[in-house]
Amino acid sequence: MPESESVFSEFPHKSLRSAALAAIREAILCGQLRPGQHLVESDLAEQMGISRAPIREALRQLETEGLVVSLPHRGTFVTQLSVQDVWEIYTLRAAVEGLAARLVAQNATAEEIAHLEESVAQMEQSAEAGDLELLARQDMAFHEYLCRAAHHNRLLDAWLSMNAQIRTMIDLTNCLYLPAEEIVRCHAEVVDAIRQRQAERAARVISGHIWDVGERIWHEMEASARAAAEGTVSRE
Amino acid sequence: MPESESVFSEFPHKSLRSAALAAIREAILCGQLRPGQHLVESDLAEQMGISRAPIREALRQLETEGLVVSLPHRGTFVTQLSVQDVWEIYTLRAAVEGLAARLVAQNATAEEIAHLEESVAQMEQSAEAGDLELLARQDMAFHEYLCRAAHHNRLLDAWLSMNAQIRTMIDLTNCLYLPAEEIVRCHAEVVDAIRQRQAERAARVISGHIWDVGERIWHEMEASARAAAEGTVSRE
DNA sequence: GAGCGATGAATTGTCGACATTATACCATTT
DNA sequence: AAATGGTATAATGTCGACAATTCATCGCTC
Repeated sequence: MPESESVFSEFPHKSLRSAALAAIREAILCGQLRPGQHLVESDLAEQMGISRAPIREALRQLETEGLVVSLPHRGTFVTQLSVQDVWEIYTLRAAVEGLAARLVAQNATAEEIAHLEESVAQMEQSAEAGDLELLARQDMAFHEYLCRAAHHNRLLDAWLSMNAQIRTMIDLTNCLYLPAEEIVRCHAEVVDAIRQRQAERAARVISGHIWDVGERIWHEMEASARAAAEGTVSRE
Repeated sequence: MPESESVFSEFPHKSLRSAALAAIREAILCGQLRPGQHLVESDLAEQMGISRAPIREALRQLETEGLVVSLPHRGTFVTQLSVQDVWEIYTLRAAVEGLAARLVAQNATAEEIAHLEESVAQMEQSAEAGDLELLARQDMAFHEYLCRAAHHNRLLDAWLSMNAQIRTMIDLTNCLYLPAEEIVRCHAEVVDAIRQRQAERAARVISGHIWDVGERIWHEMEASARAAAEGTVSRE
Protein backbone atom coordinates (compact mmCIF):
# COMPACT_ATOMS: atom_id res chain seq x y z
CA MET A 1 0.00 0.00 0.00
CA PRO A 2 2.49 2.61 -1.09
CA GLU A 3 0.10 4.96 -2.90
CA SER A 4 -2.45 4.99 -0.11
CA GLU A 5 -0.34 7.60 1.59
CA SER A 6 0.08 9.84 -1.44
CA VAL A 7 -3.60 10.61 -1.89
CA PHE A 8 -3.01 13.90 -0.13
CA SER A 9 -0.53 16.29 -1.60
CA GLU A 10 1.89 17.77 0.85
CA PHE A 11 0.67 21.09 2.18
CA PRO A 12 3.46 23.09 3.82
CA HIS A 13 1.51 24.88 6.52
CA LYS A 14 2.17 26.19 9.97
CA SER A 15 -0.23 24.01 11.88
CA LEU A 16 -1.08 20.44 11.04
CA ARG A 17 -4.70 21.42 11.42
CA SER A 18 -4.59 23.92 8.56
CA ALA A 19 -2.59 21.43 6.51
CA ALA A 20 -5.21 18.77 7.09
CA LEU A 21 -7.97 21.26 6.33
CA ALA A 22 -6.41 22.26 3.00
CA ALA A 23 -5.58 18.68 2.05
CA ILE A 24 -9.01 17.25 2.76
CA ARG A 25 -10.80 20.18 1.16
CA GLU A 26 -8.65 19.85 -1.95
CA ALA A 27 -9.23 16.11 -2.10
CA ILE A 28 -12.98 16.69 -1.98
CA LEU A 29 -12.91 19.40 -4.64
CA CYS A 30 -10.69 17.32 -6.92
CA GLY A 31 -13.09 14.42 -6.66
CA GLN A 32 -10.60 12.11 -4.95
CA LEU A 33 -13.05 11.93 -2.08
CA ARG A 34 -16.50 11.25 -3.50
CA PRO A 35 -19.85 12.56 -2.20
CA GLY A 36 -21.28 10.21 0.40
CA GLN A 37 -17.89 8.67 1.16
CA HIS A 38 -17.18 7.88 4.79
CA LEU A 39 -14.16 9.78 6.11
CA VAL A 40 -12.57 7.63 8.79
CA GLU A 41 -10.51 9.81 11.09
CA SER A 42 -7.86 7.23 11.86
CA ASP A 43 -7.37 6.49 8.15
CA LEU A 44 -6.97 10.15 7.28
CA ALA A 45 -4.59 10.61 10.20
CA GLU A 46 -2.48 7.64 9.16
CA GLN A 47 -2.38 8.71 5.52
CA MET A 48 -1.13 12.16 6.50
CA GLY A 49 1.17 10.80 9.18
CA ILE A 50 -0.38 12.81 12.01
CA SER A 51 -2.71 12.12 14.91
CA ARG A 52 -6.49 12.34 14.95
CA ALA A 53 -6.81 15.60 16.90
CA PRO A 54 -5.95 18.02 14.06
CA ILE A 55 -8.01 15.89 11.68
CA ARG A 56 -11.06 16.21 13.89
CA GLU A 57 -10.72 19.97 14.15
CA ALA A 58 -10.34 20.28 10.39
CA LEU A 59 -13.45 18.15 9.90
CA ARG A 60 -15.43 20.39 12.25
CA GLN A 61 -14.48 23.38 10.15
CA LEU A 62 -15.34 21.60 6.89
CA GLU A 63 -18.65 20.68 8.48
CA THR A 64 -19.49 24.31 9.19
CA GLU A 65 -18.42 25.13 5.63
CA GLY A 66 -20.88 22.56 4.35
CA LEU A 67 -18.40 20.25 2.60
CA VAL A 68 -18.99 17.34 4.97
CA VAL A 69 -21.78 16.23 7.27
CA SER A 70 -21.22 14.44 10.52
CA LEU A 71 -23.61 12.10 12.32
CA PRO A 72 -23.09 11.52 16.05
CA HIS A 73 -21.13 8.35 16.76
CA ARG A 74 -21.46 7.40 13.11
CA GLY A 75 -18.81 9.47 11.43
CA THR A 76 -18.41 12.24 8.90
CA PHE A 77 -19.25 11.92 5.22
CA VAL A 78 -18.58 14.01 2.15
CA THR A 79 -21.65 16.10 1.48
CA GLN A 80 -24.08 14.70 -1.07
CA LEU A 81 -26.19 17.52 -2.48
CA SER A 82 -29.90 17.04 -3.04
CA VAL A 83 -32.00 18.98 -5.52
CA GLN A 84 -33.12 21.17 -2.64
CA ASP A 85 -29.48 21.88 -1.79
CA VAL A 86 -28.67 22.95 -5.34
CA TRP A 87 -31.75 25.16 -5.41
CA GLU A 88 -30.66 26.75 -2.13
CA ILE A 89 -27.12 27.35 -3.31
CA TYR A 90 -28.04 28.97 -6.61
CA THR A 91 -30.80 31.18 -5.25
CA LEU A 92 -28.55 32.35 -2.41
CA ARG A 93 -25.66 32.86 -4.82
CA ALA A 94 -27.91 34.97 -7.03
CA ALA A 95 -28.69 37.23 -4.08
CA VAL A 96 -25.09 37.42 -2.93
CA GLU A 97 -23.63 38.17 -6.34
CA GLY A 98 -26.39 40.70 -6.92
CA LEU A 99 -25.05 42.59 -3.92
CA ALA A 100 -21.51 42.17 -5.25
CA ALA A 101 -22.45 43.64 -8.62
CA ARG A 102 -24.21 46.53 -6.92
CA LEU A 103 -21.20 47.33 -4.75
CA VAL A 104 -18.75 47.03 -7.62
CA ALA A 105 -20.89 49.29 -9.80
CA GLN A 106 -20.87 51.87 -7.03
CA ASN A 107 -17.25 51.72 -5.95
CA ALA A 108 -15.05 50.03 -8.54
CA THR A 109 -11.80 51.71 -9.50
CA ALA A 110 -10.78 52.19 -13.12
CA GLU A 111 -8.33 49.30 -12.80
CA GLU A 112 -10.99 46.94 -11.51
CA ILE A 113 -13.35 47.86 -14.33
CA ALA A 114 -10.53 47.36 -16.83
CA HIS A 115 -9.87 43.92 -15.35
CA LEU A 116 -13.53 42.99 -15.77
CA GLU A 117 -13.53 44.21 -19.38
CA GLU A 118 -10.42 42.21 -20.07
CA SER A 119 -12.06 39.10 -18.58
CA VAL A 120 -15.04 39.44 -20.90
CA ALA A 121 -12.76 39.98 -23.89
CA GLN A 122 -10.93 36.76 -23.08
CA MET A 123 -14.23 34.93 -22.70
CA GLU A 124 -15.24 36.23 -26.15
CA GLN A 125 -12.07 34.78 -27.63
CA SER A 126 -12.61 31.40 -25.99
CA ALA A 127 -16.20 31.31 -27.20
CA GLU A 128 -15.14 32.05 -30.78
CA ALA A 129 -12.36 29.49 -30.55
CA GLY A 130 -14.85 26.95 -29.26
CA ASP A 131 -12.78 26.16 -26.16
CA LEU A 132 -15.67 25.54 -23.80
CA GLU A 133 -13.55 24.20 -20.95
CA LEU A 134 -11.47 27.38 -20.91
CA LEU A 135 -14.64 29.45 -21.14
CA ALA A 136 -16.09 27.66 -18.12
CA ARG A 137 -12.94 28.36 -16.11
CA GLN A 138 -12.96 32.01 -17.14
CA ASP A 139 -16.64 32.20 -16.25
CA MET A 140 -15.93 31.03 -12.72
CA ALA A 141 -12.94 33.34 -12.44
CA PHE A 142 -15.10 36.30 -13.52
CA HIS A 143 -17.60 35.67 -10.75
CA GLU A 144 -14.87 35.20 -8.17
CA TYR A 145 -13.17 38.42 -9.21
CA LEU A 146 -16.47 40.27 -8.98
CA CYS A 147 -16.87 39.06 -5.40
CA ARG A 148 -13.31 40.07 -4.56
CA ALA A 149 -13.76 43.50 -6.11
CA ALA A 150 -16.74 44.08 -3.82
CA HIS A 151 -14.22 44.33 -0.94
CA HIS A 152 -16.66 42.55 1.33
CA ASN A 153 -15.03 39.70 3.25
CA ARG A 154 -18.22 38.00 4.36
CA LEU A 155 -19.64 38.16 0.87
CA LEU A 156 -16.48 36.61 -0.54
CA ASP A 157 -16.45 33.90 2.12
CA ALA A 158 -20.07 33.05 1.42
CA TRP A 159 -19.38 32.86 -2.30
CA LEU A 160 -16.28 30.69 -1.90
CA SER A 161 -18.20 28.36 0.41
CA MET A 162 -21.11 27.95 -1.98
CA ASN A 163 -18.78 27.53 -4.94
CA ALA A 164 -16.93 24.78 -3.12
CA GLN A 165 -20.17 23.01 -2.27
CA ILE A 166 -21.28 23.05 -5.88
CA ARG A 167 -17.91 21.75 -7.00
CA THR A 168 -18.37 18.65 -4.83
CA MET A 169 -20.95 17.46 -7.31
CA ILE A 170 -20.18 19.28 -10.56
CA ASP A 171 -16.86 19.71 -12.29
CA LEU A 172 -17.63 23.29 -13.20
CA THR A 173 -14.68 23.56 -15.54
CA ASN A 174 -16.10 20.82 -17.66
CA CYS A 175 -19.67 21.68 -18.47
CA LEU A 176 -21.68 24.72 -19.46
CA TYR A 177 -25.38 25.00 -18.95
CA LEU A 178 -26.05 27.83 -21.35
CA PRO A 179 -24.92 28.57 -24.94
CA ALA A 180 -21.48 30.15 -25.05
CA GLU A 181 -22.71 33.25 -26.84
CA GLU A 182 -25.39 33.88 -24.25
CA ILE A 183 -22.87 33.58 -21.44
CA VAL A 184 -20.54 36.09 -23.05
CA ARG A 185 -23.39 38.48 -23.82
CA CYS A 186 -24.68 38.34 -20.26
CA HIS A 187 -21.31 39.01 -18.66
CA ALA A 188 -20.65 41.80 -21.13
CA GLU A 189 -23.92 43.42 -20.11
CA VAL A 190 -22.96 43.23 -16.45
CA VAL A 191 -19.65 44.92 -17.12
CA ASP A 192 -21.40 47.52 -19.26
CA ALA A 193 -23.78 48.31 -16.40
CA ILE A 194 -20.86 48.54 -13.99
CA ARG A 195 -18.96 50.85 -16.31
CA GLN A 196 -21.96 53.16 -16.43
CA ARG A 197 -22.40 52.91 -12.66
CA GLN A 198 -25.88 51.43 -13.07
CA ALA A 199 -25.85 49.46 -9.84
CA GLU A 200 -29.43 48.29 -10.00
CA ARG A 201 -29.13 47.04 -13.55
CA ALA A 202 -25.87 45.22 -12.87
CA ALA A 203 -27.40 43.46 -9.87
CA ARG A 204 -30.52 42.49 -11.77
CA VAL A 205 -28.69 41.08 -14.78
CA ILE A 206 -26.17 38.95 -12.93
CA SER A 207 -28.73 37.76 -10.44
CA GLY A 208 -31.04 36.67 -13.23
CA HIS A 209 -28.17 34.95 -14.99
CA ILE A 210 -27.24 32.87 -11.98
CA TRP A 211 -30.87 32.03 -11.36
CA ASP A 212 -31.12 30.76 -14.97
CA VAL A 213 -28.06 28.55 -14.64
CA GLY A 214 -29.40 27.17 -11.38
CA GLU A 215 -32.77 26.37 -12.92
CA ARG A 216 -31.09 24.42 -15.69
CA ILE A 217 -29.14 22.38 -13.19
CA TRP A 218 -31.88 21.56 -10.74
CA HIS A 219 -34.40 20.78 -13.46
CA GLU A 220 -31.86 18.41 -14.93
CA MET A 221 -31.36 16.83 -11.51
CA GLU A 222 -35.10 16.45 -10.99
CA ALA A 223 -35.46 14.83 -14.40
CA SER A 224 -32.66 12.33 -13.81
CA ALA A 225 -33.94 11.58 -10.33
CA ARG A 226 -37.41 10.90 -11.69
CA ALA A 227 -35.99 8.70 -14.44
CA ALA A 228 -33.97 6.75 -11.90
CA ALA A 229 -37.03 6.30 -9.68
CA GLU A 230 -39.15 5.01 -12.56
CA GLY A 231 -36.34 2.74 -13.62
CA THR A 232 -36.19 1.05 -10.24
CA VAL A 233 -39.96 0.76 -10.07
CA SER A 234 -40.44 -0.84 -13.45
CA ARG A 235 -37.33 -2.97 -13.50
CA GLU A 236 -37.01 -4.24 -9.98
CA MET B 1 -14.06 30.75 43.65
CA PRO B 2 -17.35 28.89 43.81
CA GLU B 3 -19.18 30.90 41.14
CA SER B 4 -16.41 30.58 38.59
CA GLU B 5 -17.84 27.22 37.64
CA SER B 6 -21.39 28.42 37.31
CA VAL B 7 -20.78 30.88 34.51
CA PHE B 8 -22.01 28.29 32.06
CA SER B 9 -25.51 26.99 32.46
CA GLU B 10 -25.86 23.27 32.28
CA PHE B 11 -26.64 22.12 28.74
CA PRO B 12 -27.97 18.57 28.71
CA HIS B 13 -26.57 17.41 25.35
CA LYS B 14 -25.42 14.17 23.87
CA SER B 15 -21.84 15.09 23.20
CA LEU B 16 -19.73 17.30 25.38
CA ARG B 17 -18.71 19.13 22.24
CA SER B 18 -22.24 20.28 21.44
CA ALA B 19 -22.74 21.14 25.09
CA ALA B 20 -19.60 23.28 25.07
CA LEU B 21 -20.64 24.85 21.78
CA ALA B 22 -24.06 25.83 23.10
CA ALA B 23 -22.67 27.03 26.43
CA ILE B 24 -19.93 29.22 24.98
CA ARG B 25 -22.19 30.62 22.28
CA GLU B 26 -24.84 31.45 24.84
CA ALA B 27 -22.27 33.09 27.11
CA ILE B 28 -21.08 35.28 24.25
CA LEU B 29 -24.60 36.27 23.21
CA CYS B 30 -25.60 37.02 26.79
CA GLY B 31 -22.62 39.28 27.20
CA GLN B 32 -20.97 37.16 29.90
CA LEU B 33 -18.02 36.83 27.56
CA ARG B 34 -17.15 40.28 26.22
CA PRO B 35 -15.85 41.16 22.75
CA GLY B 36 -12.07 40.98 22.65
CA GLN B 37 -11.91 38.70 25.67
CA HIS B 38 -9.31 35.96 25.58
CA LEU B 39 -10.87 32.51 25.81
CA VAL B 40 -8.33 30.27 27.52
CA GLU B 41 -9.07 26.67 26.64
CA SER B 42 -7.95 25.18 29.92
CA ASP B 43 -10.07 27.68 31.88
CA LEU B 44 -13.18 26.90 29.85
CA ALA B 45 -12.51 23.18 30.19
CA GLU B 46 -12.07 23.43 33.94
CA GLN B 47 -15.18 25.57 34.37
CA MET B 48 -17.25 23.02 32.49
CA GLY B 49 -15.54 20.07 34.12
CA ILE B 50 -14.39 18.50 30.84
CA SER B 51 -11.16 18.23 28.90
CA ARG B 52 -9.79 20.59 26.29
CA ALA B 53 -10.54 18.45 23.22
CA PRO B 54 -14.28 19.14 22.96
CA ILE B 55 -13.64 22.78 23.85
CA ARG B 56 -11.21 23.16 20.97
CA GLU B 57 -13.63 21.62 18.49
CA ALA B 58 -16.42 23.89 19.68
CA LEU B 59 -14.15 26.90 19.28
CA ARG B 60 -13.31 25.88 15.71
CA GLN B 61 -17.00 25.82 14.90
CA LEU B 62 -17.60 29.18 16.58
CA GLU B 63 -14.68 30.53 14.59
CA THR B 64 -16.26 29.48 11.29
CA GLU B 65 -19.51 31.01 12.51
CA GLY B 66 -17.72 34.28 13.10
CA LEU B 67 -18.31 34.56 16.84
CA VAL B 68 -14.64 34.17 17.77
CA VAL B 69 -11.34 34.74 16.01
CA SER B 70 -8.28 32.65 16.65
CA LEU B 71 -4.67 33.68 16.16
CA PRO B 72 -2.08 30.91 15.74
CA HIS B 73 -0.29 30.07 18.98
CA ARG B 74 -1.92 33.12 20.59
CA GLY B 75 -5.39 31.93 21.36
CA THR B 76 -9.02 32.59 20.48
CA PHE B 77 -10.84 35.80 21.30
CA VAL B 78 -14.46 36.86 21.23
CA THR B 79 -15.06 38.72 17.98
CA GLN B 80 -14.82 42.49 18.20
CA LEU B 81 -16.70 44.02 15.31
CA SER B 82 -15.24 46.96 13.41
CA VAL B 83 -17.26 49.48 11.43
CA GLN B 84 -16.36 47.52 8.30
CA ASP B 85 -17.74 44.36 9.92
CA VAL B 86 -21.05 46.02 10.75
CA TRP B 87 -21.27 47.39 7.23
CA GLU B 88 -20.63 43.91 5.83
CA ILE B 89 -23.21 42.28 8.05
CA TYR B 90 -26.02 44.71 7.32
CA THR B 91 -25.44 44.88 3.56
CA LEU B 92 -25.30 41.10 3.35
CA ARG B 93 -28.35 40.77 5.58
CA ALA B 94 -30.22 43.14 3.31
CA ALA B 95 -29.46 40.91 0.32
CA VAL B 96 -30.30 37.71 2.18
CA GLU B 97 -33.59 38.95 3.62
CA GLY B 98 -34.46 40.40 0.23
CA LEU B 99 -34.31 36.86 -1.12
CA ALA B 100 -36.33 35.62 1.85
CA ALA B 101 -39.08 38.15 1.22
CA ARG B 102 -39.12 37.26 -2.46
CA LEU B 103 -39.48 33.55 -1.73
CA VAL B 104 -42.12 34.06 0.92
CA ALA B 105 -44.12 36.30 -1.39
CA GLN B 106 -44.02 33.59 -4.03
CA ASN B 107 -44.69 30.54 -1.91
CA ALA B 108 -46.15 31.43 1.48
CA THR B 109 -49.18 29.51 2.68
CA ALA B 110 -52.23 31.25 4.09
CA GLU B 111 -51.15 30.27 7.60
CA GLU B 112 -47.70 31.81 7.15
CA ILE B 113 -49.17 35.04 5.84
CA ALA B 114 -51.59 35.11 8.75
CA HIS B 115 -48.68 34.67 11.16
CA LEU B 116 -46.87 37.60 9.58
CA GLU B 117 -49.98 39.78 9.80
CA GLU B 118 -50.40 38.83 13.43
CA SER B 119 -46.77 39.78 14.11
CA VAL B 120 -47.27 43.23 12.64
CA ALA B 121 -50.48 43.70 14.63
CA GLN B 122 -48.60 42.91 17.84
CA MET B 123 -45.84 45.31 16.89
CA GLU B 124 -48.47 47.99 16.35
CA GLN B 125 -49.79 47.42 19.86
CA SER B 126 -46.33 47.61 21.39
CA ALA B 127 -45.59 50.81 19.51
CA GLU B 128 -48.80 52.42 20.74
CA ALA B 129 -48.12 51.23 24.27
CA GLY B 130 -44.61 52.67 24.07
CA ASP B 131 -42.97 49.40 25.01
CA LEU B 132 -39.87 49.77 22.87
CA GLU B 133 -38.04 46.80 24.31
CA LEU B 134 -40.90 44.49 23.42
CA LEU B 135 -41.10 46.10 19.99
CA ALA B 136 -37.42 45.43 19.39
CA ARG B 137 -37.86 41.77 20.35
CA GLN B 138 -40.88 41.44 18.08
CA ASP B 139 -38.92 43.12 15.30
CA MET B 140 -36.18 40.54 15.51
CA ALA B 141 -38.71 37.71 15.74
CA PHE B 142 -40.44 39.01 12.61
CA HIS B 143 -37.25 38.87 10.58
CA GLU B 144 -36.39 35.43 11.90
CA TYR B 145 -39.83 34.11 11.05
CA LEU B 146 -39.54 35.55 7.56
CA CYS B 147 -36.29 33.65 7.07
CA ARG B 148 -37.83 30.44 8.41
CA ALA B 149 -40.88 30.82 6.18
CA ALA B 150 -38.57 30.96 3.16
CA HIS B 151 -37.90 27.24 3.74
CA HIS B 152 -34.29 27.75 2.73
CA ASN B 153 -31.85 26.19 5.21
CA ARG B 154 -28.73 27.98 4.01
CA LEU B 155 -30.54 31.30 4.03
CA LEU B 156 -31.71 30.70 7.58
CA ASP B 157 -28.25 29.61 8.72
CA ALA B 158 -26.69 32.70 7.18
CA TRP B 159 -29.26 34.91 8.89
CA LEU B 160 -28.83 33.27 12.28
CA SER B 161 -25.07 33.58 12.00
CA MET B 162 -25.17 37.28 11.13
CA ASN B 163 -27.75 37.93 13.80
CA ALA B 164 -25.54 36.28 16.39
CA GLN B 165 -22.54 38.30 15.28
CA ILE B 166 -24.45 41.55 15.62
CA ARG B 167 -25.66 40.54 19.05
CA THR B 168 -22.09 40.25 20.28
CA MET B 169 -21.88 44.02 20.18
CA ILE B 170 -25.47 45.25 20.35
CA ASP B 171 -28.21 44.20 22.71
CA LEU B 172 -30.83 44.29 19.99
CA THR B 173 -33.70 43.96 22.42
CA ASN B 174 -32.69 47.16 24.09
CA CYS B 175 -32.33 49.76 21.40
CA LEU B 176 -34.11 50.87 18.26
CA TYR B 177 -32.46 52.82 15.51
CA LEU B 178 -35.59 54.12 13.83
CA PRO B 179 -38.83 55.68 15.13
CA ALA B 180 -41.32 53.06 16.27
CA GLU B 181 -43.98 54.22 13.83
CA GLU B 182 -41.64 53.92 10.88
CA ILE B 183 -40.66 50.41 11.87
CA VAL B 184 -44.25 49.29 12.10
CA ARG B 185 -45.15 50.98 8.82
CA CYS B 186 -42.25 49.35 7.00
CA HIS B 187 -43.03 45.85 8.23
CA ALA B 188 -46.69 46.34 7.42
CA GLU B 189 -45.75 47.25 3.87
CA VAL B 190 -43.64 44.12 3.54
CA VAL B 191 -46.53 41.94 4.68
CA ASP B 192 -48.87 43.81 2.35
CA ALA B 193 -46.58 43.11 -0.58
CA ILE B 194 -46.35 39.45 0.40
CA ARG B 195 -50.11 39.17 0.72
CA GLN B 196 -50.48 40.53 -2.81
CA ARG B 197 -47.69 38.23 -4.04
CA GLN B 198 -45.59 41.21 -5.13
CA ALA B 199 -42.23 39.51 -4.69
CA GLU B 200 -40.13 42.29 -6.14
CA ARG B 201 -41.72 44.96 -3.98
CA ALA B 202 -41.44 42.89 -0.81
CA ALA B 203 -37.75 42.31 -1.46
CA ARG B 204 -37.07 45.96 -2.23
CA VAL B 205 -38.86 47.29 0.84
CA ILE B 206 -37.31 44.98 3.42
CA SER B 207 -33.88 45.24 1.85
CA GLY B 208 -34.05 49.04 1.96
CA HIS B 209 -35.25 48.92 5.55
CA ILE B 210 -32.32 46.82 6.71
CA TRP B 211 -29.90 49.00 4.76
CA ASP B 212 -31.33 52.04 6.57
CA VAL B 213 -30.91 50.50 10.01
CA GLY B 214 -27.37 49.48 9.14
CA GLU B 215 -26.48 52.97 7.98
CA ARG B 216 -27.70 54.40 11.28
CA ILE B 217 -25.54 52.01 13.23
CA TRP B 218 -22.30 52.29 11.26
CA HIS B 219 -22.56 56.06 11.02
CA GLU B 220 -23.00 56.14 14.77
CA MET B 221 -19.97 53.90 15.17
CA GLU B 222 -17.88 56.07 12.90
CA ALA B 223 -18.88 59.15 14.82
CA SER B 224 -18.03 57.68 18.21
CA ALA B 225 -14.77 56.30 16.89
CA ARG B 226 -13.84 59.71 15.56
CA ALA B 227 -14.78 61.36 18.84
CA ALA B 228 -12.67 58.85 20.77
CA ALA B 229 -9.70 59.41 18.48
CA GLU B 230 -9.92 63.19 18.89
CA GLY B 231 -10.32 62.78 22.61
CA THR B 232 -7.08 60.84 22.93
CA VAL B 233 -5.27 63.30 20.69
CA SER B 234 -6.32 66.45 22.54
CA ARG B 235 -6.29 65.08 26.06
CA GLU B 236 -3.32 62.76 26.20
C1' DG C 1 19.41 55.43 30.64
C1' DA C 2 18.11 52.98 26.32
C1' DG C 3 18.44 49.11 23.42
C1' DC C 4 18.95 44.21 23.04
C1' DG C 5 19.34 39.29 23.92
C1' DA C 6 18.39 35.42 27.13
C1' DT C 7 15.26 33.23 30.25
C1' DG C 8 10.84 31.60 32.11
C1' DA C 9 5.92 31.32 32.63
C1' DA C 10 1.69 30.64 30.25
C1' DT C 11 -0.94 28.95 26.46
C1' DT C 12 -1.67 26.63 22.35
C1' DG C 13 -0.65 22.49 19.31
C1' DT C 14 -0.19 17.59 19.08
C1' DC C 15 -0.14 12.95 20.53
C1' DG C 16 -1.35 8.14 22.15
C1' DA C 17 -4.51 5.67 24.97
C1' DC C 18 -8.92 4.67 26.87
C1' DA C 19 -14.22 4.96 27.07
C1' DT C 20 -18.44 4.91 24.61
C1' DT C 21 -21.49 3.92 21.02
C1' DA C 22 -23.33 2.03 16.65
C1' DT C 23 -23.37 -1.67 13.44
C1' DA C 24 -22.76 -6.18 11.47
C1' DC C 25 -22.61 -10.83 12.29
C1' DC C 26 -24.11 -15.01 14.34
C1' DA C 27 -26.54 -18.08 17.28
C1' DT C 28 -30.95 -19.11 19.01
C1' DT C 29 -35.83 -19.49 18.93
C1' DT C 30 -40.45 -19.85 16.93
C1' DA D 1 -36.89 -19.89 7.03
C1' DA D 2 -37.63 -15.51 9.32
C1' DA D 3 -37.24 -12.86 13.37
C1' DT D 4 -34.89 -11.76 17.52
C1' DG D 5 -31.34 -11.08 20.81
C1' DG D 6 -26.47 -11.10 22.09
C1' DT D 7 -21.82 -10.35 21.04
C1' DA D 8 -17.68 -8.75 18.63
C1' DT D 9 -15.71 -5.19 16.14
C1' DA D 10 -14.75 -0.87 14.40
C1' DA D 11 -15.28 3.82 14.62
C1' DT D 12 -16.13 7.99 17.24
C1' DG D 13 -15.84 10.71 21.72
C1' DT D 14 -12.95 12.03 25.47
C1' DC D 15 -9.00 12.41 28.28
C1' DG D 16 -4.38 13.58 30.35
C1' DA D 17 0.33 14.48 29.17
C1' DC D 18 3.96 16.32 26.46
C1' DA D 19 6.02 19.47 22.79
C1' DA D 20 6.28 23.90 20.62
C1' DT D 21 5.59 28.66 20.50
C1' DT D 22 4.62 33.28 22.19
C1' DC D 23 5.15 37.08 25.15
C1' DA D 24 6.86 39.38 29.17
C1' DT D 25 10.44 40.04 32.22
C1' DC D 26 14.99 40.51 33.59
C1' DG D 27 19.77 41.30 33.14
C1' DC D 28 23.46 42.81 30.29
C1' DT D 29 25.90 45.85 27.23
C1' DC D 30 26.82 50.21 25.14
